[in-house]
Amino acid sequence: MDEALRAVADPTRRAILVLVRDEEVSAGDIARGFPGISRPAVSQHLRILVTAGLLDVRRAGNRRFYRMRRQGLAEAATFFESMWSAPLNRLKQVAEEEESAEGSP
Amino acid sequence: MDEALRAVADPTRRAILVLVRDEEVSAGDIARGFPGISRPAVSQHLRILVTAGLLDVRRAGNRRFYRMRRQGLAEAATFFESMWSAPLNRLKQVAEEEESAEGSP
DNA sequence: GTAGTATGTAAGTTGTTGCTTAAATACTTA
DNA sequence: TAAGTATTTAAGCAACAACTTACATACTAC
Repeated sequence: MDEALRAVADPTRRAILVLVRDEEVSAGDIARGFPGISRPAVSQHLRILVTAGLLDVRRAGNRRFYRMRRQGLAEAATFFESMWSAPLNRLKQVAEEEESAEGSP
Repeated sequence: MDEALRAVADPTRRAILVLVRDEEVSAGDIARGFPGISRPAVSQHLRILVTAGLLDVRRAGNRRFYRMRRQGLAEAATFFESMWSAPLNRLKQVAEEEESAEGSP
């Protein structure tokens, strides 16, 4: 959780998360979304996000597709839950439900 | 929101928040909760938390009492909610699709 | 195979962060 | 008033984080 919160503290990484929230996006397409910074910089952010458990990767031939990993985000949100339970306490549940729903079929 | 997330990314500051979640605690008492670091270090963390809108201060004579500011935390949690909200509908759809597809593998 | 495309890794630079000790501020009390 | 207590501010430092350019890897297609 510590790693995830640190990852999310960076605005570029949050923007990346928004970008891959609902669909897989290739590293190149993600980098194209950030003209201000270099491709290696984006790659490093991606690595940090993956390590923090916030992103899933799928290698397809030449490319790598990234997608937000909701369960990781929910784990990060655990802190907020414990501090202020009302609005966020459903997050983890839903994430786990989705995770197991994606893995089973 | 950016500042709040950066503030929360530090484990010491999260521990401080836990300490003052439900009641006012004086700076000295907070510092006493962290024997590993100096009083000025705690003071700096407190300043960061106040600036980020996560803490309220009340000066009473010689002392300053800190307490968690729930609203600030909620604003920080906005990011997590925004990552969450839209796909909830999609999730429901997917779940329903799977439910109906389960009978025909 | 060679050339080209997509991506990650290495090494180095710069700004930021979290800490320290020393000094300053602000209030209380004898 | 002076001395004591509670706390913050200042200055400096080591560790880290986010970037850069240059190079390496891995796959695709002629």
